[in-house]
Amino acid sequence: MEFTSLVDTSLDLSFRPRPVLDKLPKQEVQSDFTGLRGDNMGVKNETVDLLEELNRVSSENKKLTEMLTVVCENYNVLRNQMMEYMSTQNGVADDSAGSRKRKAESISNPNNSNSNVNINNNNNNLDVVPGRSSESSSSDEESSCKKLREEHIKAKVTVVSMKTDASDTSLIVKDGYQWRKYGQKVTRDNPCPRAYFRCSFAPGCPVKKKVQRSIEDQSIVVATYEGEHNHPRTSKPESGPSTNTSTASRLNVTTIAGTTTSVPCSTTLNSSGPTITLDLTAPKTVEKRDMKMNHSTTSPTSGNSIRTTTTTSAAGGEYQNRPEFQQFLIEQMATSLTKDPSFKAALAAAISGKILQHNNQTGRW
DNA sequence: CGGGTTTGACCGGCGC
DNA sequence: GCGCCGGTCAAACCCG
Repeated sequence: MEFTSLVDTSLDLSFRPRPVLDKLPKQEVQSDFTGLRGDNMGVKNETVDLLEELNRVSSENKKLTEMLTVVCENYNVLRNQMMEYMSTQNGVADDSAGSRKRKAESISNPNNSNSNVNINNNNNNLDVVPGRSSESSSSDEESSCKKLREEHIKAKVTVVSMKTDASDTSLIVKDGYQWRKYGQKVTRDNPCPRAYFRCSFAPGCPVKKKVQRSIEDQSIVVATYEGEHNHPRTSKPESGPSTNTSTASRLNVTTIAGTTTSVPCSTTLNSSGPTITLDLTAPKTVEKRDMKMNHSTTSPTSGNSIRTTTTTSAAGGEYQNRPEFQQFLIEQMATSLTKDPSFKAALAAAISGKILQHNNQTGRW
């Protein structure tokens, strides 16, 4: 499995102290100080204030550096744990006998033939869900693992229904991910065929999707998602196959055990592609202020903090507190932030600026 | 030619 | 045990 695809490291944080940049500001500061020194008390106080500010920024920079180190260490620890787990799993996954299904599993996912490994980007948890093991043995451990896996999948089932053109026979729901159709079936309770999709972007992504038109209203397409993506969205989501410009539609999100929640949304086309705008000003919604705060004060790659702040938000919304909805919001936020080059540039500039300041102040890295 | 789709066959769970 | 049914497989086909 390609680990780098799971962790977005495109933000270049590898600062290299450049001699020219390192020296120039120092000289400027020194000359400024010598020029200022001893002129009058006001200027002296200003100098003291500046020095205090520099010290404050330096300590802040030190904290940032420590945080960065901790993040890198955590990432390496997780990575090592995963490598270790997969190497042990590959050692016992060599029994290729058995049904067609098992054979196909080992072929389609050679690196992960016996387990579903799901790195959850949003909470930095490494979810290792034991998959189907050798069929010849049926120990309690295995059955419990199977149960756990089933529960794990069950807990992440999301049903999304959306209004589309009834004349459009394609069961394509453009949700920002890349899907590969692997089957179609006419079910007993619905004359409209049900299409089965599998996420094709990442080889180890366990997410599946079932798409079927509603029996009551054939203009409504119901998509059932199972599992969680272990990779970022490939493109911006659209609301449906027949959405063109500025068509207002209604996106319904349902959890497996919950009630259907209707999220008013409108789709627009801009230069970078269509986007879904959730109307969170409707009743029962999280205050916009909270959403903005969460958005602007949390790291784009750290869904953990976003999730926490959203969950602990005082707003009394119902579907906003649902993990699926939060997950959706988190993905939207993370995607929009990480794909924004200006945001990356600003963040990189801010961090590198502080480090340069720190270097100037201490003369060391 | 590689990747996606179609479609008939197969598998496993479940109810009777 | 048998049949039904949903889910999945995989060969054949299609398409860019």
